[in-house]
Amino acid sequence: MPRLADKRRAILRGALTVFAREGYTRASIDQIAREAGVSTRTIYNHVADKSALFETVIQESAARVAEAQVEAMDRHLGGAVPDLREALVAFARDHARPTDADHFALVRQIQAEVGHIPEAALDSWQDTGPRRVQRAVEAHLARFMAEGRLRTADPHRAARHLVLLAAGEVTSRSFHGALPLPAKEVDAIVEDGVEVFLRAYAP
Amino acid sequence: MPRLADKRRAILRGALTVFAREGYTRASIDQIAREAGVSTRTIYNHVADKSALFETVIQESAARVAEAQVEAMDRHLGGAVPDLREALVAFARDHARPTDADHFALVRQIQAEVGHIPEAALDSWQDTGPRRVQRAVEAHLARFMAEGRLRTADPHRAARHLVLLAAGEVTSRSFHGALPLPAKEVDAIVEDGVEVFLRAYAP
DNA sequence: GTCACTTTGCCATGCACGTTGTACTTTACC
DNA sequence: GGTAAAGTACAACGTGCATGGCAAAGTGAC
Repeated sequence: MPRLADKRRAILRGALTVFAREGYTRASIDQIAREAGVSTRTIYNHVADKSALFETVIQESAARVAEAQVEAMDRHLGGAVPDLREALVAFARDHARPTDADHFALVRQIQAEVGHIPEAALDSWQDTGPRRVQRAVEAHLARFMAEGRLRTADPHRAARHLVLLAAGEVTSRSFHGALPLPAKEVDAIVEDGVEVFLRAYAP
Repeated sequence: MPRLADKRRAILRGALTVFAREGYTRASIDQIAREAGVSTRTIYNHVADKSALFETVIQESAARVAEAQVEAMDRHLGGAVPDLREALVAFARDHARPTDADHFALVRQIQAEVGHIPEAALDSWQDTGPRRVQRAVEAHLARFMAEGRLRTADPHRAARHLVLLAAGEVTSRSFHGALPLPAKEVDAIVEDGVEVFLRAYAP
């Protein structure tokens, strides 16, 4: 097995955890090395410096999570959808209940660091992560509109509204999942959000 | 004039700016002192340490901004409201267009720091800031419901939905105002948000 | 088993920062 | 104008951190 790739994975996983928990500035290379089970010197054999490590981590984490989210979304909203409300609720529940706590903690760190991340890196992160997911939601809603199951409207705006209504309250109240809400409450929020979405976007 | 109170104000203002821009960890006392036009020693004559300074700053900033937001809200939604849609749009526009950039940058930093802020401080911040504003929106919507201008529903949930629809997209796309959106776009987002809210909550 | 490549441990350097003590200066008030 | 409170300049201490060098040890491929 290539040692190199193994170490790389370990480093990125460790860095994700530590950056997510501590934030960019507080996170130290020593801490990351410990978390990854690797020497600090090895980290510097793989990446140029701390900021390059951060950019790599956010990029790969965004790609991985966006992939999973789009896949779940296709499962819930793709193919035959007998009950639209039920499908939207299922999608929204998955979306509001982030499985990958580290990733979403990292998102908070990114949002706080906006002013210190190079524009290109930020843009590329948005493109592989949040915007990718947004485009996927949009495509599904456009299809529902074309099929006459939702009223015709700007699918871009509608996708934003759906995600905000379904996941926005959970995100803001739980600080992106840092202080988790009871499952019962999440379900209620999601159902009410979809309810409102459907009232507004019913054909 | 009491020098003491003057210096205190200068320190808190400078600390707000620096904490907002740099985040808690990266912000240094030297930087804050420079920004405030004060010696570092004076800072330590006013607060015990850096973390106490941070807690004081977030608390006072939350109080000040919440006060202004509630006041603007009362202006738009209180008293006689001939045109509900127009009033909601006016309110939402004020709400989505944060005047105090420092404060909202600080909010991002707080969200990233959740895991490092003592629970009591975080709770108290939420109570004087976001929850206070939420309760005020709620009260206005409850009144509209009682008057039959909105359908009867949980005002708490409705208030969340209104704020999310009106300001959520602006907040998330502009990173709480860090990368400002063109005014034209903000207006369009706000109008669409209110439109959806009214479709869902019309009597 | 040898070899090229990685990894590791350890040391070193230089810097930035939080925090404190001290001795001097400013300032509001009598 | 004198006095007590508050502010400032400056130096100092200890610590933690990013980063680099180097030689020794490990490891997969032949």
